[in-house]
Amino acid sequence: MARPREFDRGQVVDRAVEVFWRKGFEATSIRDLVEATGLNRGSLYNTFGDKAGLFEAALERYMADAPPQHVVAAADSGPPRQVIGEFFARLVELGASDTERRGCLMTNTAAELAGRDERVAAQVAEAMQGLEDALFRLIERGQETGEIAPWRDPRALARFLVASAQGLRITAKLNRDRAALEAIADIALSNLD
Amino acid sequence: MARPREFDRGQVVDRAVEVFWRKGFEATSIRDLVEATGLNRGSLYNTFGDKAGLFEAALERYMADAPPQHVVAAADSGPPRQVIGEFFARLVELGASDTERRGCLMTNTAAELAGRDERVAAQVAEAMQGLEDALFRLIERGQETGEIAPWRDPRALARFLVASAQGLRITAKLNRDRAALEAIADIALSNLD
DNA sequence: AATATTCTTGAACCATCGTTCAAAAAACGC
DNA sequence: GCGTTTTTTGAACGATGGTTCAAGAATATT
Repeated sequence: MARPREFDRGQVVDRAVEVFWRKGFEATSIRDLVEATGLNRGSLYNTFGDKAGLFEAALERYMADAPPQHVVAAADSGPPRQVIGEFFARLVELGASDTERRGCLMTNTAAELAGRDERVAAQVAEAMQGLEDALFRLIERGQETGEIAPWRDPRALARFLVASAQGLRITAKLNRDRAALEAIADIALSNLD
Repeated sequence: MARPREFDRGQVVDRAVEVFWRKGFEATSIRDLVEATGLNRGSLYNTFGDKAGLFEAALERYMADAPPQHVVAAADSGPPRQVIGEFFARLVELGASDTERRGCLMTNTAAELAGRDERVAAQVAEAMQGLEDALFRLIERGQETGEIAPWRDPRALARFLVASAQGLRITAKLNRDRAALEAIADIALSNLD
């Protein structure tokens, strides 16, 4: 019926994630994306519409595998305190080993585009809300079993942890010292006790 | 001896801060800066060298008046607990009233440029270090007088508060709800007790 | 084998990017 | 008022921005 496409869409989006993650949206040019993906300009536009469309796909792809995803997946089944602890341990690890100082694409995007692109802002906000809700359920469950201190408002605590996660990611862009990041994570987590 | 310049450098930098704060570095064009400052392109380049030079000046100007500055100023004299509390109250207020979702220019810059511009990264890192050091001294003093819980490592606590401040600013870009921001600030501050 | 459909290709589009420069204009010392 | 010095001005620079499009290539159906 028609000529088949010669590339794998998933692979192309993965390559685009790499570039956007390293350079941000505005600093990434179509030329960068053409070089990174191996696709011709026309094919890129044919597939994703425009630069913003490819960015949305890349952001979606990034978020599908980012650390918060594990928290969301374990929200109703995993051991609350452990899931949350491992989440922060992962953030520390990512920050400490991030030699390119890419940080987190979600956090970077919130900083760069939330004020000027409502679509993208909503996309990131939704993911953050998902993380918050997952943490909320974990905290509620943890409070029932006594793993987590019962005197805090679980919603407030969940919001605090989301903010702490973002703070940790931003901090890591300026200072990759593992001990410093661990100290921050430890204090954030201590509010569960 | 020579023709006098017709503009006030400080005013020009103030206008540049406005633009960079709203749009970020990459999304701001020389044309934007020319329109905002009223200066001719040539005069801009004559005065600041290039776009990066003007940005550095703008960032410096922004940081000189930003909330951390008050913390630094009160590091050795102000009432520790109150100074820290007012710092976070100010961040909540700024976030809740930030209808344009500009966020914090320092935090935005860390996210956008820390990975690609070492000069700017160092500029922001130095300011953050200054805030951390000021918080450190406030915590030490607070621990001596009993205002602040003595069992925490003051350096770790200072780092945690810096990260919390950044997390609060990023969070506010996605959700301006005052109660939510206050809840986050309250939990962060509760680690002083 | 012809046709319809889709993908690939690469040139080309205009706009804008950041930057430069030569000439005009404005002050001062002489 | 002449010469020196610096700023202002506006045009111009080449490069690159994101985007479009017509033509060729590759498949499945007929």
